[in-house]
Amino acid sequence: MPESNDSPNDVLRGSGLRATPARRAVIDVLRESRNHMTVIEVIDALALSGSRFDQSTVYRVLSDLGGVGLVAESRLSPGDTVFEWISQSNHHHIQCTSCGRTLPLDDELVQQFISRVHERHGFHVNATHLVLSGIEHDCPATDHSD
Amino acid sequence: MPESNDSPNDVLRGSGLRATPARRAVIDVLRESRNHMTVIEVIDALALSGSRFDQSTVYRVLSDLGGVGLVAESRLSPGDTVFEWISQSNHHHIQCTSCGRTLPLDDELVQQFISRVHERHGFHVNATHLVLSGIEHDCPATDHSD
DNA sequence: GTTTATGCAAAGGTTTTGCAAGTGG
DNA sequence: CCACTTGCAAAACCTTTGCATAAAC
Repeated sequence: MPESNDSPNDVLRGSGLRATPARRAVIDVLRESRNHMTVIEVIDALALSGSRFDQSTVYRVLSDLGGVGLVAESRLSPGDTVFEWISQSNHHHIQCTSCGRTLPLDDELVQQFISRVHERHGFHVNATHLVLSGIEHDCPATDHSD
Repeated sequence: MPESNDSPNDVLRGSGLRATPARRAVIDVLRESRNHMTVIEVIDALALSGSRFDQSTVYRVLSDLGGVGLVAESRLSPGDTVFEWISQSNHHHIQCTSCGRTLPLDDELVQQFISRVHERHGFHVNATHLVLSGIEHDCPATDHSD
């Protein structure tokens, strides 16, 4: 597993991928943003840091990084695919359907759940990056009066 | 909540929707398949039962049924949106990434997990239809030798 | 009869692909 | 050098939409 202080080059080589500018830049962007990002957001962030790559390149890079397990991909709604750098923890999120905010979800709860599913069903849930939706109890955008 | 022996007409009227052939047929198809289905699968199933409706109609019908809470919608991967008839229970599934099989997931485990997330995060996960992926312990398509 | 649903065709948006040129090891 | 990556443009893909016709209430 790549450490957070590994250089993009090391991370890439460690995964058997060629170290190219596009991949280095995407890795930097994803690591800086400690959150998941859409392709558009990645491209914008790249632009802010002075790099420009074609959309197709960004898609390919994200797919490559996902293929070697460096990046997690989630589909929230159609056309709203998000990517996130996989670090040691906090891969799981809850997204509020009312305000759209995304919050980290306690890893331990998820692991506990996965264990139980395995005990009960003999099934190992592959949850490196889970996104659950729901409503925050104190969501500012809702009059949670139920 | 619609009972499993309610006629499609009753179900529709009970939800304030007009009873039309397309809606009746889609309801029948979803109820017969006790699983979630893609739009393509719904259309194919309709064809098998002798009905043909336009794609746009099927999309609209599924959207309508979803709008009144009769059908649940999940995005697994891009262009792989699945729909499922909401009955009393068993809305949750685990899908094996190796063989593609979808198995029911114990509702109670999910409810337990949701409770814990709520306790911990003050967040009510809206999981009417959860689909988790992973690997079956005894998956026929895998040499589960890990 | 009025409102709503359907089919058709075409648009919309996101993601993928083919190929030539450029770059990494 | 050879294999892989990138940019560009176009295709493919799923989903939505506009409108005239048809059906439901």
